[in-house]
Amino acid sequence: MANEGRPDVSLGRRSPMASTRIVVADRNVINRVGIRSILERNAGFAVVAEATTYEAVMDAVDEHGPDVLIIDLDLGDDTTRGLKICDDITENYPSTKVMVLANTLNEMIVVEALRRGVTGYLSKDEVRADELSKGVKAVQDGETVLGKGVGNIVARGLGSVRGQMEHLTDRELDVIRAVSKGMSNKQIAVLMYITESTVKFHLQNASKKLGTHKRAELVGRAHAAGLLK
Amino acid sequence: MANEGRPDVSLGRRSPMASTRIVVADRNVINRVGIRSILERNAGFAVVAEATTYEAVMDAVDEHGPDVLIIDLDLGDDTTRGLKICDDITENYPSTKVMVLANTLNEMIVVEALRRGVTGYLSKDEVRADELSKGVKAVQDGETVLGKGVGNIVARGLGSVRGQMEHLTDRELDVIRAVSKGMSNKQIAVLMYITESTVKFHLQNASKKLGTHKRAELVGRAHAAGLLK
DNA sequence: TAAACCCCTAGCCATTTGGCTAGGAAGGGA
DNA sequence: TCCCTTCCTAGCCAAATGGCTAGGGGTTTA
Repeated sequence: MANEGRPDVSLGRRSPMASTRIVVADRNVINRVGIRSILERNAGFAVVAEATTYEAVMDAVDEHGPDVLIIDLDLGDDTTRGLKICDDITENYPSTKVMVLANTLNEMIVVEALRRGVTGYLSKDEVRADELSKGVKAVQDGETVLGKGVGNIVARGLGSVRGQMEHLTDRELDVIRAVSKGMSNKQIAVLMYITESTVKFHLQNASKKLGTHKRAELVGRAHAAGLLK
Repeated sequence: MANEGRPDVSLGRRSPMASTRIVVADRNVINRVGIRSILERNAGFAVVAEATTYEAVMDAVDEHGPDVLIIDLDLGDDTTRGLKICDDITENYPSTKVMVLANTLNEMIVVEALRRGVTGYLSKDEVRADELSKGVKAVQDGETVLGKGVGNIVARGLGSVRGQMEHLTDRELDVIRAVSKGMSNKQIAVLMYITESTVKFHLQNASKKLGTHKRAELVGRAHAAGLLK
């Protein structure tokens, strides 16, 4: 029951003593402990910090300057913030590679993440323990690692998704959330202290961004994209 | 970074040498390793088997007769099978307590699981490491453990959900799925080889069952309920 | 300072809904 | 057999939506 490929220690691709310094970001303790345990079976890995919020991720990266950041983009209500973090890291901390460990594979998110310089993308549900370790190693060495299923998504996504996710504004999201609760434009207007016209305006804009033509589809898409917590 | 309440070993509620035998069922390695690591920090716990499929769960329980089964009901495409397993276990292996560790809290699933004799229900995203250990211990001792949020759901659910989720029919689900893709009644009619009237009929029925009044709300609800895969 | 966004508002019009009433037909149990 | 459920169809009408065009004001940024 407990076999796993023994710790194949340092293969010397870096100086034998140097270990890969890793920051793990996931809101979920179980995942953090699991990732840490899997990686630290190998002598070459050291998880130097854990983070559970978007702020904490930035702090940890800034403080520890890790070789690899393993992150679940979904640390809060708004996955978009996870994407922003990818931007920040690849921009300001080029020596830190980013590997996304996602719960669910969402076309839009995958493509956007890769566009922002993420070099690893694995699905929690599909990854095996050894794949995770190897993946982290590979990412650190500058390779791009895409898990099962991720590849296909990329192939499909690169063309079509292009302008699809151009970031919904706060108000647009607010409106969509209200819509998903069944509110009419009039009700939403009252709720948000704006006119019905404005509600329609936001909806039209959001629809164009997501390429939808009906509010039902809008909430379907938003939900599938993880925008509706 | 590594403090966690030291192993408070056997408190003597059972004979000091006896450890709590646990089976962990989760499709996800990271979770399995995480759960195991967290629990085995305490001397009183032993994870005797892991399972990744519905069949494997039954086999493991049958073979090891564990004190506690920790399970994520969502081991495949069909969460319903997870519920059936709860039935089986509580029925045929009464000495094995079942603790559900869910990714997402879904009203229907929570209520159904509890109705089938599950005595522990925690959310992966919200549980803390010590809560998990304590929870398992408590469940083993016959207590009922409900995590954050679960309690509220139960409170709401027991009354209202009662007849709310009276099972959507196949056709109703088909229609809802189409709606969530933005199709109009007319389009759906063509797609399903029925008239527009019938489409509206199914929608009306589904709406009554879910207590919604707009198709956007319908897909919102269906999505939140995990009906739209 | 202009360009680029975001937010707000107005009105028009064809379509699509939501909600209702009122049927018919087929299959599974009690 | 009768009852219950699911599935199918029809028509009506008020209300809501989608898709436009055409504005104004505010902030940030190049």
